[in-house]
Amino acid sequence: MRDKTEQIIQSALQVFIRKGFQATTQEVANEAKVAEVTLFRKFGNKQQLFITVIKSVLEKKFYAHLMEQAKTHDTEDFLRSIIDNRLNVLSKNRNLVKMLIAENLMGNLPPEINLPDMIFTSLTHGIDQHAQQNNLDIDSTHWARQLSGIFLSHLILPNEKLYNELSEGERNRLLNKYISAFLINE
Amino acid sequence: MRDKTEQIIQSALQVFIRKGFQATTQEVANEAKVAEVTLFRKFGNKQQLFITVIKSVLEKKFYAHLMEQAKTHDTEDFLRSIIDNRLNVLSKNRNLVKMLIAENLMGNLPPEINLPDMIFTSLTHGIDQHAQQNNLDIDSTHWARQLSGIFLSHLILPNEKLYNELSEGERNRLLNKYISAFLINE
Amino acid sequence: MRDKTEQIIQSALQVFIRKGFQATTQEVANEAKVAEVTLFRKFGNKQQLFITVIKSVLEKKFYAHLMEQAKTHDTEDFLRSIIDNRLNVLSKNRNLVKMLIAENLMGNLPPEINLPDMIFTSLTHGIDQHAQQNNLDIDSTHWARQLSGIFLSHLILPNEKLYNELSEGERNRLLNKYISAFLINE
Amino acid sequence: MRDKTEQIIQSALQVFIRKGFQATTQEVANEAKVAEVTLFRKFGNKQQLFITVIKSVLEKKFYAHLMEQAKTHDTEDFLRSIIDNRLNVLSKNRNLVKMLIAENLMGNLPPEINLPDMIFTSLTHGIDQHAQQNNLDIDSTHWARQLSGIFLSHLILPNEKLYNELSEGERNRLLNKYISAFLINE
DNA sequence: CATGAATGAGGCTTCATTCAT
DNA sequence: TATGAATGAAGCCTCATTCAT
Repeated sequence: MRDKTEQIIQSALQVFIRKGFQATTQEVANEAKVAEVTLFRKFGNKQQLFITVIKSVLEKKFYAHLMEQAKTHDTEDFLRSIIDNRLNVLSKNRNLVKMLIAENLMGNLPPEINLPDMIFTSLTHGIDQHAQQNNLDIDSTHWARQLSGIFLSHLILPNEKLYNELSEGERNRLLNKYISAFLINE
Repeated sequence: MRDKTEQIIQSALQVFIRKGFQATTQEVANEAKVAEVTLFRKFGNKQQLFITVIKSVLEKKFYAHLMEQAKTHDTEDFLRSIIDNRLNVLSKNRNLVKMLIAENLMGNLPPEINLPDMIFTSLTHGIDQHAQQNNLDIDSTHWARQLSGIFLSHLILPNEKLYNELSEGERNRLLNKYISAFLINE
Repeated sequence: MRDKTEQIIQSALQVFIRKGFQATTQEVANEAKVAEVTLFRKFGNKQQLFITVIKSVLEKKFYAHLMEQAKTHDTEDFLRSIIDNRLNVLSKNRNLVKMLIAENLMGNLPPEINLPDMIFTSLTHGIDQHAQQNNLDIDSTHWARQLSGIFLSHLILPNEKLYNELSEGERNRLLNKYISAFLINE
Repeated sequence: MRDKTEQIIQSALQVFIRKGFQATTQEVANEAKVAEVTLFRKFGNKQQLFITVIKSVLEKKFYAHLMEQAKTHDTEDFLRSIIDNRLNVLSKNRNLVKMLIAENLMGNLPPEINLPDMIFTSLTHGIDQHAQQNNLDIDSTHWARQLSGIFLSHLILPNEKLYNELSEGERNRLLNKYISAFLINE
């Protein structure tokens, strides 16, 4: 049954988000209401299960819409849109992202699911594309690092409010602060 | 013997840096060339050992010099000095810090060794102090987040070179970029 | 397989009878010719295993026939039958009972397998029932204590012969002595 | 220091009463405020310590006055005095006695501190002596068993009140019941 | 005499995984 | 396809005891 496989993936995701790769196959099996051994029949071993689950969710949640904003002509709008969008996505998937960064930091993940790298690389590409399309000379690497820094600080530092819980006013004020640091520089 | 205790702490530190809290007491014992049981006699349990080891290293490596720079009168110098100093310390203790951030992200650490919080808080205090002493109106929280973001990006993103491996020229160019984002804003 | 579970229970019983709750899970596993871990899969932990095993044997060996004798009309016959029956059962399960009393004395048992209490309570009930059915005024608590005392003395004091090894003549003489203490009193 | 040895014995007694022979040397050392190793220097090993401690307390609490009552001429008084005295001593040393019986039941004690045997034997001797002095024909073994049964039932069965907490009236009523069972028999 | 330091042996328990159906 | 049963390996921790001072 495709059904059962999908159900395992969903349940496993929840468990992995909560506990990372350390989560036990038993916990996953319980959450999925499936015999432990079924996981092994379907995914070979825990690592494969983990990778499958994470890849599947990364595709669904992160790859989509990645480069849409690059087309915007105004750089301020481009930045605003990219920061807002990424902070939204990240804060909505906060626990997943935290877990993935943690596992990455501990070197437990294969390169194919290196989230920080993915974020950084896709930012660099987006910025490059924007620069090219608008004939701008931008230090895309530095911008990407700065943006990533912003995103990471939202994920890792203590927060009063998550980004997606801010009012529109607060959100705009915050975005303005972030954006100005990029624009005046140039 | 203080000697053997110290030796355990040093060895445990190396093991914990490599493997995080997951490291086994056996690994620690092997590295320290000590019977496993000795760890328990001396530290009670694995968690206590971990906390003791981490606290000790945090005190030695991070608390020192924390507020020195606040006294600087020129804000640019203040920022330069604080960024340079923190990036240096962090990149020299890269693996330790990565591990601590990872464990923190997974919620495995007690508040007493919450490194991201410590970094953020001490930055905020330092900036506040600088602002007060020089009669400046600074959004210290925002600055602290921006600075933390810079530090985190250096720790987490893929790097060509570590900060402490940069030439003086590269280092200065980098610092200038970072600093300008703060100054022009105000 | 119900088979293996039953086999574990039987082996565990033998080991627990010999060593009490102190018996190690390893000993049980060896006796049952099963991997140690199997015990935990099946019973959760040592305590649960112990309780399960003991409950099962108590049900099989002690609860049966408990109140049969109460129906007897003649009080002497009632006493004779109850003493004979209980001494038989107890002396046949001597080591089990001794172990349970020992663990109970040390406060190591949950109330559900408190053997002394069970014996005393069921005696009291049986006597009450006999008294009621035959319209007698009996101090059932005192009788139950006296009977329990007899049983305990057989279990705990040094014995030349176990009750179940006595000849019929010896057994009758003994029973007569015990019974007369109850009857003449009233 | 005799002092420290005595202090260890006293503390060890408390711990052993609470936990039996299972009590750890660490617990004993803590209670005695002495280094664990001191126990071994003084007593060789845990078993020796245990035996020493128990022998010492048995001498102090049980051997004294054992045969005093045998001299009484009236058998009823003799029984009353012996039952009252033993129940008093036993209920005052309830936990110690329970522990000793428990360890005895589990076969953990050397014959020299077999408490049930000691009680039974001394009762038999006392009764024999009383019979001899008063020219009576008593089945001393049976009496001793009956008496022991009474004592054991007080130690092991659930109790509303300990013997030493009974009012004088209650105590007398109880003693009368017990005694009559012996006298009318003959 | 007393102790701080250290340990080998062993206990309970959990984990990912295989076997047999 | 799915699972109930079983397990080897390993983890944390405790125990009685010895060593060296």
